Amino acid sequence: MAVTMNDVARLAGVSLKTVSNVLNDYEFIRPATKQKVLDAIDELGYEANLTARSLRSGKSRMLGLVLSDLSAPYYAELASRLMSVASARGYRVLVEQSAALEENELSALHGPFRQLTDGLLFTPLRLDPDTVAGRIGSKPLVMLGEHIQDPRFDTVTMKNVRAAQAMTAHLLAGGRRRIAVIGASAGDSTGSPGLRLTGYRRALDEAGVGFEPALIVPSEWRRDAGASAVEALLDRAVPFDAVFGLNDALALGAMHELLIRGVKVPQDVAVAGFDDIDEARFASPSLTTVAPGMQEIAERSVGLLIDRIEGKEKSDDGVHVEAGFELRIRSSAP
Amino acid sequence: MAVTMNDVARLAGVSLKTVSNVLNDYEFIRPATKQKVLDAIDELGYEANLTARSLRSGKSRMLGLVLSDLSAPYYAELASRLMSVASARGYRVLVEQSAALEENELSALHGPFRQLTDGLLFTPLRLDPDTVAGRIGSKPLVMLGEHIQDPRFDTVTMKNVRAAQAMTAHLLAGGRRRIAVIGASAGDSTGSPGLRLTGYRRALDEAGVGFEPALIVPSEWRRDAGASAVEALLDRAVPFDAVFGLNDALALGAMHELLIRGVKVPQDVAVAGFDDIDEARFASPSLTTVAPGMQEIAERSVGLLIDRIEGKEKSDDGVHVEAGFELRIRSSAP
DNA sequence: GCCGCTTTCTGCAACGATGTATCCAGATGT
DNA sequence: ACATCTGGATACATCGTTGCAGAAAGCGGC
Repeated sequence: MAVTMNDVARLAGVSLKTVSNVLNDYEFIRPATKQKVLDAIDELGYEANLTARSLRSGKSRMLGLVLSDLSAPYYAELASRLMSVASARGYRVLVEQSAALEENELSALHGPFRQLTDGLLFTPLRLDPDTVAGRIGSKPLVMLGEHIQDPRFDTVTMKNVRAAQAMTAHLLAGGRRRIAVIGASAGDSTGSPGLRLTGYRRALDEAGVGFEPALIVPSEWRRDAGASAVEALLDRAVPFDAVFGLNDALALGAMHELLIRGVKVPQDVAVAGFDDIDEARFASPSLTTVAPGMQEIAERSVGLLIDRIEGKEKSDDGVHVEAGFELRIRSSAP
Repeated sequence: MAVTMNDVARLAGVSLKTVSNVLNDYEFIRPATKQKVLDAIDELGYEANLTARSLRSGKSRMLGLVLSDLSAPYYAELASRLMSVASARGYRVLVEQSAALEENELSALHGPFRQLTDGLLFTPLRLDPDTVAGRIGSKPLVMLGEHIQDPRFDTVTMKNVRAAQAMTAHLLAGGRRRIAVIGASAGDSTGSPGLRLTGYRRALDEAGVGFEPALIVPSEWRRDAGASAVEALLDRAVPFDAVFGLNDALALGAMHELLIRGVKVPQDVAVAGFDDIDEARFASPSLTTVAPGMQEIAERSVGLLIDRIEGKEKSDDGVHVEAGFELRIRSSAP
């Protein structure tokens, strides 16, 4: 059927292993031999069988990416960038959607999916550190995001606290005093919601503004859920002059609901988000948000993971990378 | 290292091949034997090595998905759905971004990527049918989208012409007479742009409204490009009372630019899109658009591809599936 | 008791590459 | 002149499965 190394070897008049050596850039090969092999490869249109290579070598040059839902715009943009970065280093990315279900996160961690990949970019939303540590296996794993903060793991994350604090400070500086937060529960202190909420509280403290639990609305991080959250706020008649959506999708859903209800943005209520997805720039009004250095996150996490796979990163402890951030001040909260 | 079939066989006291038979649901196995094997598998926590299986059997249970850019919202949503549908049938999806470059489309077609997958969901933007036909290889391939319309290929597409016609008719019914189209060139007649433009022209004809090339603005199908296109229209002072963006991203970018320039939507200019991405519902004003039956497209294309792979679909000619559509009339063009 | 058929299970080869050991020729050292 | 070393190539085993052929056991029919 397909052309194999054997065919190439025969045509080039060398042994099978020599062909293999040429392909793997083995040092000691006479240029003439190498050329013969390359010519034969060319003539036959030979392409290495990755499955066989993978079986024999134990490496697949694939990275696994586990996230809850690829259609969420932040994840879509992140995945796209991760794939580009990985591609530049000769790796592919295999994506698995967990739907934020514990069982799916678990099976991604030690099921067939794990086996197919040389390393994992893992965005857990449900599992706790000890469970992960228990099933981590021997292949490298880089945590993406902040649901799990544990010194044992390599982690690439963003400055959630400081970024949320900066954004809240910006809203306060604009004269807002009753800033609703959508996407966290008042008691959260870990995970992305908790960390961003912490930043919010710090900014309030700094400004001497009291924290009001009624302003904190739990919500899934989706547009529709953001809209529902605003609905709830308005229906409960909790007064507020700003909404800080803990991600952009949420914030955009919230903003939409505000506008529908006749609330003027930003005159009556300012709206801020987090992520700086492309959509934010083109919303109306355009969305003020935090740009969390997505490209940096993509480059560092893929780089770290591949370095681990290839044994270039040897640190015994988990490496912890925190990407920088910038506020993008736009019309929704000038 | 890992547990192999051999370990299971030893523990269960049967031959290696019997273990394999159990795993592959071979018919003639005594229930007692089967149970012994299953127990051994359980006890050892055995998991089949997919790479070895794939090498031996020639099947990977992976589908390839080639698209230009995963961060484009339509593709992100589509990919997410395709993955879910595939997953339900026991397949994974490996995504490759082509960046709409011919060389990438080509290499996806017969490079290592092809080798890793049992079949391809292909969204070409550059290649022509004959090139594809020449390099298609022996594995199944399903065309997604309409850049290539060729009876030789299995194709899953949407009713571009009729949907665009219906949307244009809706705009005309709302009294709009100078409907700008963004995302096609006046001469296009093939591919998604061409087909949608054709639908537009048919609706104009039906209504007895003349076609004006100056209203047709070519553009990439991205938000920023949509914004630039509107900028160009306004700068050229071409009068228009509606904008039909040939996809939602485009339409949303266009709408954003209109609003920035102080043009009222929909009072001064109505805006319509195509795709019904989630974002459209939550835009302000919410975007009138065409819902092209994305779930149906996902189900039919994955179903068809897997049926081909498993030999259940035997038609010699290309199977052609056209998903239904619905207009979603929202505030941007009531 | 022999034949043929089905049921149940086994052994060996093969998929297409890479790792290890080895071999040979020529260069080098003494 | 002989042992040693090194560059350049090869042979063979191996990765963990599945396909194929066939063996052993059970069973009914004559």
